[in-house]
Amino acid sequence: MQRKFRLTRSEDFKRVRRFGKSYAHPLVVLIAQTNDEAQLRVGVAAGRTVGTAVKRNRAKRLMREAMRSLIPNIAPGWDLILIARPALLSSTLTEIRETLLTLLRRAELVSPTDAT
RNA sequence: CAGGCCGGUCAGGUGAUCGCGGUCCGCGCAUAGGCGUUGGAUCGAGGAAAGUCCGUACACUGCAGGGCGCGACGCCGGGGAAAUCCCGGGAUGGAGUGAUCUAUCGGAUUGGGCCACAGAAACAAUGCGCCUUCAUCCCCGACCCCUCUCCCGUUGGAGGGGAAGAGGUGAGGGUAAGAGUGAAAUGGCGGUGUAAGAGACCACCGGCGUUCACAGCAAUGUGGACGGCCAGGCAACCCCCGUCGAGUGCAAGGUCAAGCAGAGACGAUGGAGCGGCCCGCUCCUAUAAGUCUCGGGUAGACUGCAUAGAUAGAUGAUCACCGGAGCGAGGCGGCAGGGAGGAAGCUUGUGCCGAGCCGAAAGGCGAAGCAUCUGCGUAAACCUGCGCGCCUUGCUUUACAAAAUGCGGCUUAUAGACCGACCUGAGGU
RNA sequence: GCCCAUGUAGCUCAGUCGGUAGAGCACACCCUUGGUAAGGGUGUGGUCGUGGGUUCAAUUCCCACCAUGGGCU
Repeated sequence: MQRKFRLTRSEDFKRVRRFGKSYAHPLVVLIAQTNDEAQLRVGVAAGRTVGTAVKRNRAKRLMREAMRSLIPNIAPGWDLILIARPALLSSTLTEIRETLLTLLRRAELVSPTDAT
């Protein structure tokens, strides 16, 4: 996932988590909030409950890899945060991609007819 | 072969496709710096990157020098910038059959404190006991006498009296042998000695101090001589001695610097003076908007920062093949036992036969062969077993864990594999 | 990343110049009441976070590890 699609600044994280709307799932939690730019930005996070540093890094990599192929189908102008949950580590990449797609449809960021 | 122990090394591999971060080059847009690249090259996690327990570089702050206080360390030699570091050695213990592993390391008679319970007493001694002197007495007791009781006597029971004294009580003295308590009790054992005892004295042993010789760079070890007879434990309690140590930490610090606030200059205007008036000039007070300058400095950016070098934090995903480990199945081989009371082969004796040789003759010698006997003794088919090797195949499994200033250590976590030295056990030769 | 603090009964906490750990609430039983609550009494309940070490003896002293909480930012 290229760096221009990343959400990097700490203030942006605070803003999205404070005002955004969240969608929960056993594997990941999605938080979405509109921004002032015509760009989609995604941030990933894995808390201490996921595990050690190795497990947290792997969780974030899996979420970024799953998100990479979905980016072209998502409407621009949104800031998203993906938060990992412990069950994510025992899932395959395909399952995570399906989960993210489900969450994005619930948030109405991707049209239901788009199939990947 | 199995298990162990010590030292060292490694920490799955290859390929394809899709992707991530840095640097350099090219290109495009901008055009000093920057942004973007379906372009190319190259680099891109660990032995512990972890815990943050030590030390250090580096940075800022403080500091003439010294002292107090606080903290760390403490056998010897070497390495090292230093270290709660490493290597080797020493002493005293502990674990293991063993290879080997492991703990501790200045000072405790001469500063203070503590040693619960128990015990006379916890470092100081006479409560018990032992010995002895004096006084006193029947409270206790041996012994004697009397009375009552019982069944005649012996005996027994109760009461009273006497009593030398070795008994009781009291006072004084000597004594650390003894029991008992405890984690720990004044060195052990034997003898001499004594009223009873005692290193009071003696021999041996242990320990302490002084000293000599030898070995070793040293810690220390071995042996001898002399001395006084004996000194409890705790310094991971305070303390004493010696050595060393400023504080804070890269979120340190440095550079640039929006905004906001501050200071200064210019500044329309007001007042005063010069002047007849205007312009103009000078001075003073206050000051709106605005412009400019200044130092400090927040957000932020850059740097600090590295032949990985990020700043929501880069090494991944999918597929295929090949590996490693464990368990199971099959095949081939190897080894062991049976086969083997031993084929073959070699060998000893005897008999038969007998080429040939010697001799005048009688006769003698005699290779090979056959039969039988004695001894030595190898293999195969086949059967059985195997904690052995290789191959094929199925299932399972393939660790602990990821840099954020660098470096030297320590500690902790870790599937397994390989190399070398050694130990123990079992089997075979 | 750096710097601190705390782990003791089911819960909240005491206890330390080393000597076998307690309080309140809770729980069980008894008394009290016609019954309940309150009150009173008795009792149960502890590897003192884990593992080593010093010591005759460790919750306490020393070392390592684990967990939880907080501060700087």
